[in-house]
Amino acid sequence: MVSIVDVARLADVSIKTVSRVVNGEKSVRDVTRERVRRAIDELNYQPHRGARLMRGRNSGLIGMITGAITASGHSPNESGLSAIHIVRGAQQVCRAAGKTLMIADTMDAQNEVGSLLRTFEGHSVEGVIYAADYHRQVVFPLSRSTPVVLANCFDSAGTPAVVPDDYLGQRLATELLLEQGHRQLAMIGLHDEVLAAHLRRSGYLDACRAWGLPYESFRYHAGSVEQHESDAFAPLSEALRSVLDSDELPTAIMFGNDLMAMRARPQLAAAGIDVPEQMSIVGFDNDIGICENLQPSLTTVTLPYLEIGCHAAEKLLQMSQPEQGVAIERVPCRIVARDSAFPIPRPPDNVNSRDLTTMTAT
Amino acid sequence: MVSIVDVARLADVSIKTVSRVVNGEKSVRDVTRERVRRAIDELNYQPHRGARLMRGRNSGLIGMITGAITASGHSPNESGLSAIHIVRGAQQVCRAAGKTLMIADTMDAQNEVGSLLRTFEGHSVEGVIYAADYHRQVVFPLSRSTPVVLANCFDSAGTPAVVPDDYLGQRLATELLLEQGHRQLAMIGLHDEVLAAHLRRSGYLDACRAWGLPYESFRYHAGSVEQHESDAFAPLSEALRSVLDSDELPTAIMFGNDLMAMRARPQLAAAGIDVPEQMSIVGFDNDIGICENLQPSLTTVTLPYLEIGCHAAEKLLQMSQPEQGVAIERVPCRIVARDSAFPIPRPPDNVNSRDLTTMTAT
DNA sequence: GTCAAGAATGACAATGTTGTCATTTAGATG
DNA sequence: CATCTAAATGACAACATTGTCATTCTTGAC
Repeated sequence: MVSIVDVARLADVSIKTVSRVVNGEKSVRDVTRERVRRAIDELNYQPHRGARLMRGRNSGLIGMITGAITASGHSPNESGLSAIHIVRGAQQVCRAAGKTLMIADTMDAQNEVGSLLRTFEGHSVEGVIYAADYHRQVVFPLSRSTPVVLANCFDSAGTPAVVPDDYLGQRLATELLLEQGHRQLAMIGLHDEVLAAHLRRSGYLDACRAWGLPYESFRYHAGSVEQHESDAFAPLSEALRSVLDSDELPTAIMFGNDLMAMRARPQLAAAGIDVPEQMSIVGFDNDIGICENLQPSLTTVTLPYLEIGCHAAEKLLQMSQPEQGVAIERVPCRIVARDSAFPIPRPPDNVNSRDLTTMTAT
Repeated sequence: MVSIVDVARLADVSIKTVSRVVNGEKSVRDVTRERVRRAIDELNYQPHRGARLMRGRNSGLIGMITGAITASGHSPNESGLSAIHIVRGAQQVCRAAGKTLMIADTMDAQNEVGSLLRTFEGHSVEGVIYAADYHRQVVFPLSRSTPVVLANCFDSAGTPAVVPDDYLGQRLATELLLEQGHRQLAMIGLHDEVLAAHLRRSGYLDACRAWGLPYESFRYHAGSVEQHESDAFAPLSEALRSVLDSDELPTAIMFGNDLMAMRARPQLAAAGIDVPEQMSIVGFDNDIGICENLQPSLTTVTLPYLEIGCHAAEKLLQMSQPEQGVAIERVPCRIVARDSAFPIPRPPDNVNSRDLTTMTAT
């Protein structure tokens, strides 16, 4: 182990001067600094973390707690994957800031969080990010000494948090369809127990109202995929049937996620409805495996997981400064336009939807 | 910060005795130990990591280097996800052993590895695991001081490694089909540049030969998905056409991965071939999103990523002991039997395949 | 009661770094 | 050249812990 003394000896300066160079303090002459630098390089010297830490130095460690790694084993599509992108974002920012990210997994045991937090504190982390696998409210054990930022979730204690703007995402998707000329819409959202379902529902309804659509022209159904274990798609196909049986057939349907959209395709095909010519469909999540392999490729909304991770890390790194902003930060979703959302050819004079109704009556 | 001195004062012993109690050394009287324990609890004393580290104590840290987190952003299906499971396995084992896993990402820049390694060494990790996103040979910078284990990859320097047994996986899949009565087989494998392509090809061919299949009854084609950016599925559909155009139509096709199997479905349907009644298909990777949503659900082979992670971590933790086993450890793949591989109803007397040929000649 | 042996305990040095404060040096001014 | 000022540098303590070795205590045998 090469220590600061060796460097000092080689550069013929005191250990303190080496310390100054290493820490980038300014009162060192250029010529001296250069000499020390050379010695450091030659010996391949690396400051000893332990010793540094003992002098109350920052550890350079950021802790990250997530269920992502475990979760990605079970769920078919995004559930686990989402948090992976959050980790990725946090990782990027931390690395740019010269911090090392320490990742630990809850292994799906929520009560593990406290013990992980203590482990992290034992390693003198400078802060902790907790990333949830889907947008929700959590109860995070308070830590007196360690700053915490929540990612993809929030709590009632006012812990700083970064969450996706589900409302905006659905609103943008709806407005895209409206701009394309669609005037008869339907949405089959996620299970009602999911927070995101409510937010997106509001985004959808608000957009429709803002565009002055008559009440009967935009419908909403809940059709879960995630929650029930067996017969997961029953609510979806039931909702879809209800939509297709209605008098005024919509020209576009938005789904709670890409998987639902994919599952709905055969049912639409069976009803003799062409996508996207007769019916535009829009998913949610931007699950590449689904979106790009579906025919036509699926227009969808992407949750900004990467950005959430970045912002969470940035928030954490800035938390030493007192100028705290808002506790909860919303990161906008983006539309990913592919081929499944299709502009209505003719102006919406209702002939269009009448046609469709006739065609699918067979 | 409450230090060992405070505990010693309260328990009325020397700091050395407190140190002994904390470290579980045995030559302490029970009564003394109890007194110290109480003092520790009362003061909520936690040994200072930095100071401990400085005395050459193990850091309790294991480093993990992977491109997984970044990679999962690009590739549609498993490419990134795979390494996530490796991480998960390593995480499990480390946690059970009381170690904390430190994860860093190469951000796809292969030359970052060296710098990450140094960062880790700066944090005094007890060892490093490098996980590749797909089975391949790598060049890993040698480290004099830190033990390294490679996961899902290997090098030419004899670094301990844990890799999946692609050969066995394909062999098992082939044997499953043979046991089901199939005697005309085809395989459309991965791109030839991928190591796994060769291993699996051998597994396939060896199984066929071991069962005494005549040479003309098992064909192999390379049909990449991953490598070419544009027109990624051209080689696949070309290979598939060649298979379907042949005189003796196979009764089962194995694909290089699940995505290829999924992509092949429409082409099979277009040729009027029923799956699985007329044609069994088998994928590779066990991509849940594809396998369980395909009709019929896809029989496939799963790469043991979780186990690879576990074994890699175990190998690393045992590396202090000199009794090293084999440098490269192969972990077997498992078959995941679903509905797309179907036993041939009649004994294989060639009437079967004759029938099929006729039917698809239209 | 004496002694030996071994167990229990403590005093002190050492670890690699940074903070404090003292000392030296360089540069500017008269 | 003398003097002053500020910058540059260094000596040394302090940080919390463990290793080494010396000392003290306990136990049991004689």
